[in-house]
Amino acid sequence: MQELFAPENLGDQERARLANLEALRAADVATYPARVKRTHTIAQARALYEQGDAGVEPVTVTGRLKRIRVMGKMSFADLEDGSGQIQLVVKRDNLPEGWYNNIWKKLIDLGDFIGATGPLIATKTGELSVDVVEIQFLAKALKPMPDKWHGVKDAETRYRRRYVDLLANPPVRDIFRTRAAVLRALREYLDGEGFLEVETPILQPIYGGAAARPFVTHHNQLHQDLYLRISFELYLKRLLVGGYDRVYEIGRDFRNEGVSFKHNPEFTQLEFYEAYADYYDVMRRTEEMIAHVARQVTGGTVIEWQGHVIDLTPPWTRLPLRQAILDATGIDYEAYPDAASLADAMRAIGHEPSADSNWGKLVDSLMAKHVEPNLIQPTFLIDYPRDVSPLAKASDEDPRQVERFEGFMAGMEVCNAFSELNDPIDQLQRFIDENYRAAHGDDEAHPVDVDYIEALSYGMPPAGGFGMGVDRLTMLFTDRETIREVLLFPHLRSSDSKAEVAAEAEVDEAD
RNA sequence: GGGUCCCUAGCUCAAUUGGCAGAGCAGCGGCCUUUUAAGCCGCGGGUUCUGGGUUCGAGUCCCAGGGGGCUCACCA
Repeated sequence: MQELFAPENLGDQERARLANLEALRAADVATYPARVKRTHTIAQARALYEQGDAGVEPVTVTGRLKRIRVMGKMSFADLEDGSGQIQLVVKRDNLPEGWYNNIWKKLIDLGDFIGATGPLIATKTGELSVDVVEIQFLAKALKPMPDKWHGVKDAETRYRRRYVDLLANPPVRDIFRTRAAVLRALREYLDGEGFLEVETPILQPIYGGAAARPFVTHHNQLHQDLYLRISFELYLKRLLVGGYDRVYEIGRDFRNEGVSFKHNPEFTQLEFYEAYADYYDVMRRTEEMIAHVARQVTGGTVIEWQGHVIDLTPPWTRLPLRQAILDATGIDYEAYPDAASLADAMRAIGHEPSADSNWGKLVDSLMAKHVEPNLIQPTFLIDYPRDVSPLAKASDEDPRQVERFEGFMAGMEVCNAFSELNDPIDQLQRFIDENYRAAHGDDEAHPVDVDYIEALSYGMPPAGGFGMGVDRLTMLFTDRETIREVLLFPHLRSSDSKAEVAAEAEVDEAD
């Protein structure tokens, strides 16, 4: 590792930058000073000029040097900080003796962080500029910057080294500002409705609340295997038992499954639970909450996504799942009450269902293939089969169905909610059914959570519960078609298998 | 995991039928005191993802591996 900066391991441009750094040090110029004497952010300097207060006294602005145009005895340069960009005018005769020719023109590199001091002026073409009289180095950049015009396009570089993406492709920074605005608006809405934000364990002895395979980890001192949570559900409902009427959590879920344009192994989830509400109440709240987010983030409730105009204005379409699948495929799944007959019906329309699929999975695959991709406008699919919903309360009218809905938009499932099952005896039976599935090869089936049953036994008020993928919602508001674009550091495979092997060897030695 | 496409200079991209690996930006040297991707002259820069193979000759063809994109499967 010490050889990382050895000349033989550097490219020519990196060697040149390192030589410039050494020359600056030899000239006693500080290259990584601890303090900065900034007087104005670039935005503040611009505001100052617009107020007509420019020229009175010099300002010191700081930032990364993005472009340099040397015209001879004067230069123009563009400096960027987090608030914006400003042009620097650098004249030989305004800098200390020797600085222009020996330091500015020789030792400064694109990408360096510098401070520039001088009065604010407008150039002949009217561009607001700092008329520089003094320059200080703040941090030398030892790597060459990406193309100033094209930026960096390679997806792998963009995701693996997101900092390069962010510094070279300014619009990418807006994605994560929007993401923060989405999160802020969600909290704002829920806080305003009297929900309490809570935090529950990520390391769980028994995972649950969703049909997914977990990541497993281990606590050394306790000699205990633990699971990274696949949902917050069972803990949040314990809080309803405890007496909070409205709770929510925003945090990370982990699911040990494949990656795709809408799946990352860890993703951000919002869940809320509301006592004395049912799934229709939750539907209304969902529309209201997402419309609120839309107004906060975009100023309205109609957005554009990948060429589609999507109208988020409540109310949204409500469509029974059974009807949606019937319309799309001609299959009424209630007419095929077991996996074998449903699979036959699916084969008749060209499906090749895998042999180990249970009935619920078959219904879901019909929905995922024929219904979901066409739900561009916000739509609630409602009333799901009991078999695929072990935590949802059965419908009073039809015990084969549960009071559940999923919200779709942009061809993606965005949220999932139901009237929560609060009958401990029924819940235990559902767990036992799930356990049977697990024993018969369904590795996503729910484990039995006896402690949760015990919690329900103390009495949980009737409640509506809700879960939403915040990343997918962010895709919608940032007009992105893959989840990787809205995650700062999406999961990628290790790029260097040799490095990985070396790291494993070190861990082995440490044990 | 399957299919498929891609990986060439720091970045963005070329390279005809298998025949001397190139351009723009960036870098280096020079000119230039009002530019906006500044301009002009000159120069250097490559493990063509890795390892094998075929061939007189491989960026190009074949095999294996790595990584990425898309897609299918998986994913309530």
